[in-house]
Amino acid sequence: MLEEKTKIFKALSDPNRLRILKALQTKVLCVCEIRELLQLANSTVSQHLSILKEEGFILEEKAGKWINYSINPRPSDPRISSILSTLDFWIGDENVIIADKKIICCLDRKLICC
Amino acid sequence: MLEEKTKIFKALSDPNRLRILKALQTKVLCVCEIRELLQLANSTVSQHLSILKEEGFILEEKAGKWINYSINPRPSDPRISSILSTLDFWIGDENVIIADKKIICCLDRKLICC
DNA sequence: AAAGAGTTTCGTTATAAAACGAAATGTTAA
DNA sequence: TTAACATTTCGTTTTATAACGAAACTCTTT
Repeated sequence: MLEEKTKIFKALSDPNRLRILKALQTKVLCVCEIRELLQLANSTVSQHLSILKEEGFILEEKAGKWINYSINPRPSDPRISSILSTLDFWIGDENVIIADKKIICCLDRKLICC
Repeated sequence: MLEEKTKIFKALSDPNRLRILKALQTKVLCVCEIRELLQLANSTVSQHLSILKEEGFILEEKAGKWINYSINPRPSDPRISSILSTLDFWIGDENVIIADKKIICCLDRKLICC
């Protein structure tokens, strides 16, 4: 079904989901860190993460109170591997730097520090 | 702007637009041929074509009464070139055969002949 | 100049997606 | 076991997308 094939593109059509992928490529993050990074409601972030997980872009792992999300190192779909290994080609290479407990990121020419 | 970068994925998130790209890779087509192929209203096809053209996937050329659409052979955006040259990788390789004046195509396991 | 064919634009409707807050669920630590 | 925190689910609202038909536009032919 071609409808099924569009899902990968749908997952990549939202700027916040692209930001999440980018951020996760620098560091494993939990929902609350991503919430701070993107300034979105918890439930909204959760929804984006479930879409990315559903498609195989990311993995989740429980760590006590937190649930850590990370880039899937071995996606079964070669298209996902391809996108993940060439993400800068598709969406550019603006910095998303996450240092220590602080998250410093440059999104759309705006520096956000949380 | 990351919002801008999502446009290429948005353009590819619709199954009918993917069918159009696939069909155009086999043959130059006018709107009315694509309409028959996809069984959509003229205005709907026109809208899809304008999105694909806007993003640089396809070109249009007037030919008398008709407007022919074709795959852009030299897109300025390398991402477009990449998608176009590896389309089967992204969406599979079901046949879309266009012979003579008849269009015979196999979409989602259904043979359509117009 | 008028008729006819192909295409686009416009206005509308229906469906899908993104966002939020509140409530529910699960986990750790007092 | 309760309190506090992290996350998800649910219900709702807003916004975006896909589709259509009718009307407008363009080009060709008579």
